Amino acid sequence: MAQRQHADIIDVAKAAKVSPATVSRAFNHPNLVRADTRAKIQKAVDELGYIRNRAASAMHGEKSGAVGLIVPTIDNAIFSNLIQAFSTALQDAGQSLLIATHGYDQATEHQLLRKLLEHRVDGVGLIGLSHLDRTFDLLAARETPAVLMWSFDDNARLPCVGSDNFKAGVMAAQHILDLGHRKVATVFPPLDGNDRAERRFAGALSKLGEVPEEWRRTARYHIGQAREAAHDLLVGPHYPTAVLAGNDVIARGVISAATGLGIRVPEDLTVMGIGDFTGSADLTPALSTVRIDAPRVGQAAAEALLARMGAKPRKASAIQEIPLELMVRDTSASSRETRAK
Amino acid sequence: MAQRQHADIIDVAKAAKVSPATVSRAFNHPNLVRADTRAKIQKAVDELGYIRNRAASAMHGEKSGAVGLIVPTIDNAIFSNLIQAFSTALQDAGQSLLIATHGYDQATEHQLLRKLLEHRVDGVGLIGLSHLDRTFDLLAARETPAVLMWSFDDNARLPCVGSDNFKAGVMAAQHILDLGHRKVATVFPPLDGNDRAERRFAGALSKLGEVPEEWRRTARYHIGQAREAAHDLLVGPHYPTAVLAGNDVIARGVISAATGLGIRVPEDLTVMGIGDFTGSADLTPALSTVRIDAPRVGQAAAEALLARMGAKPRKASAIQEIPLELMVRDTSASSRETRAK
DNA sequence: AACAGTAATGCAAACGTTTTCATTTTTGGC
DNA sequence: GCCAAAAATGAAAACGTTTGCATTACTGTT
Repeated sequence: MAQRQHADIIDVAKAAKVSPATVSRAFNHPNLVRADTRAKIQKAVDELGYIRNRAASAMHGEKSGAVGLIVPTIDNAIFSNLIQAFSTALQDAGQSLLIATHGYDQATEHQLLRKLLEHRVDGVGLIGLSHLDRTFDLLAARETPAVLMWSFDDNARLPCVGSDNFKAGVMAAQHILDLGHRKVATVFPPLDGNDRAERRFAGALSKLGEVPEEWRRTARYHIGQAREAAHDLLVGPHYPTAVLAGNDVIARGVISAATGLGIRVPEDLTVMGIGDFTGSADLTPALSTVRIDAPRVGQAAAEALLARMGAKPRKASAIQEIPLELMVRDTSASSRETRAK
Repeated sequence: MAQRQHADIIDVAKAAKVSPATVSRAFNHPNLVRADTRAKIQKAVDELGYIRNRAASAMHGEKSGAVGLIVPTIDNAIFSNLIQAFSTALQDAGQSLLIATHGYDQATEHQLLRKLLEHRVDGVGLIGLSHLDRTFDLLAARETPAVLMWSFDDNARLPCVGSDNFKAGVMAAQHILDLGHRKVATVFPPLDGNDRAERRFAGALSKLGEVPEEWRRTARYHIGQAREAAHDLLVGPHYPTAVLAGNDVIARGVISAATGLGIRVPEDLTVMGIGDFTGSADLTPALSTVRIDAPRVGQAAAEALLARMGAKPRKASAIQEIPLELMVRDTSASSRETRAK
C-alpha cells in the first residue's frame, strides 16, 4: 500500500480537479478564485484532511504567520496579563505566537531572538526599553518589525507601547506627599538591568528628594523577601510613616511585615504599590497603587506590531503611551493622625 | 548593487569554500564534519550574519524545532507557573514554544491545534483530560506526539502528567473532617467543561457525603465573585463551620467575605483551598490548602513530550502522577472551640 | 610504498509551496 | 451570437534546505 504519508497540495488539486496553483490561491488570495471552485477545493481539503504546510509557504519569502514574543518570565502577575492580551490580539488576527523567556538576562534574550528568527517570525515583541546593542542590530539587519512594550519613552530605539514608569514613580510619591507624609521609605527591586524599576525609582526620588540610606531597601519580586526587607526597615529606630514599594507584590510584603509587627495600615503606616496587579484591589486592606493597564498595553502593542507587519510604509510613529491611573484605596491615609511620638 | 537580501546556506558554503551539504551537516550532524571545517563554516556564518531557515528544514520532513502548547488562559496563577516550567524545559532542549489560548472553549482549542499543525510542530501539550473527539483524532492522524497535563488519570486517551484532582478533593475534605467539622460548605467553579474542578468536587463529595444544596455555591475564578458567593453563604441562617473552596483564589474570596462579616478565620471558620498558588503561603492568615506542584507538572510534561518526540519506539508509558501535598497552615483549625450556638 | 578501510566531502534530487506569465474561460455590450 | 476586456486557471520555475549515493581524502598496516 503506497499510501502517501499526508495529503499535500497536489493531492488536493487532483481530488478537486484543479491545478495546485489554484489551490494555493484559494488559501492565500481567495478573491482570485471562483466561489464554486473554492467550494470544490474546500471539499477536497476536508475529505483528505489536508493541513497546509506553513513551513513550505514561509520558504517562499511568504509570511510565516507567526510572531515572536520574548519576556523575562511568564509566571508573575506583571507579565501574564500582558501576554494574555498580546496573545489574544494576535490570534484574532490569525497569527500564531512563539514565546520565549530569558529570566532577565539580556544575553539569553539575544540568543532567543536568533532562534525566533530561525523560524522567520513576521514580527517580534520585547519587554522594556533597554536591550543589547546587538539585539537592536539584529532586528535592523533582518528588517523584522518589532515593538518594545511595557515601558514608554519618547526616544526609544524602536516603536514602543506602554506606560511611563518615571511618571508612575512620580504619581505614587506625589500621593504620599499630598497626604502629608515626610518620613518616606522605599522598597524596590534591584535596579540593574531592569529599566522599569529604575525609572520608577528615579520618578519617586524626583518628588521625594533624597531618601536616607537607612530607609531604602531592596527586595526581589517576592512577597517573602519583601516582608523581610520591610521588617528590617520597620523595626529600626527611625521608622517612616509611609513606604513606597516598587510594585504591588512588594507592597504586599510590606503590609504583611507591618501587620506582623502590630503596625496598623493605614492608621500607622501608609503603603503605596505600583502596578495594580490582579488581586490588589481584593486585598484586605485594599491596596492603594498606581494602575498600569497591562491588558491594554498588550493589546495596543499587538496592534502596533500588526500594523508594522502589514508592509505599510512606516507611517505615523507607533509610539504610544498608555495612561496611568492613581488608585486610592485603603492602605494610604493622611499623616495627621499618625503616631504622635 | 545586487546584494542578496540575506545570506544563504549557499553563500556560507562559498565563503567557507565547502559545499552547501557540508554546511548543512555542520548544523545538523556536527560529528560528521571535521573540526577545522566546522571552524571555517562558523567563521563564515558569523561574518555573513547567517541565520538558518527553519522553515526550509522543516520542509524536508525534518523536525521544525517547535512545540505547541494550548492552554485555556495564560493570565492566572493556575497556569502561568506550569507554562513557565514547560517553556523552560523546552528551551533547555533547544525547542521553541508556540503557545495559544482558547478561553475554555474546546472548539476553539481544535482550531488552534490545526493552526499549530500548520506550523508542523513536533509535539503538542494540552491542558486537562477531556477534549473533542476530533481533537484526539487529528492528533492521531498526524501522528503528532502529545501530552495531556495538569490532570492525571490512569485511563486517559493520551499520555498524561499531572496530579489526581479527585485525590486533591479527597485530601482537602479529609483534612476538614479530621478537624472535627461536620457542617461543611463548598464553593466551586462551574463544573461543565472543566474536568479538573469536576474531579475535585467529586473527590470532596466522596468524603463529605451529601452537601446540602444551601451550602453549595458556585463562583468563577475571581476573588470578587467568590467573596460574593461566600458572603451569601455565610449570612444564611444555617452557617457552616468550614468551607472547602475549589481552588486557592476562591478560598481568598471566602476569607475576605468572612473577615468582612466579622467571622474569624480559623477560630470561627475553617477555610481550605486547593492548589497552593504563588502567594497563598504569604496571605494573612496563611492559607491551608492542597499543593499541586505546577512547576513540577510543567517540567515533567515537557520531558515526557520530548521523550516521545525522540522517535523512540513508544516505550514505557509516559503516564506520570505528580504527588499532592497537604499544606496545613493558618486557616484551618479544630472545630471544638467553634461557635457554641 | 602500496593497500584496504574508514572518514569527510560533494553532487544532485527532492521537499511542498507560491508566483509570474501565458493561456483559457467568462462576462457584458452591441 | 460576436468581440474585446476582464477574470480565472494552469505550467513551470523558483524558494533554502537535507540526504542518499558517489567520490575523494585520510589513516594505519604490512
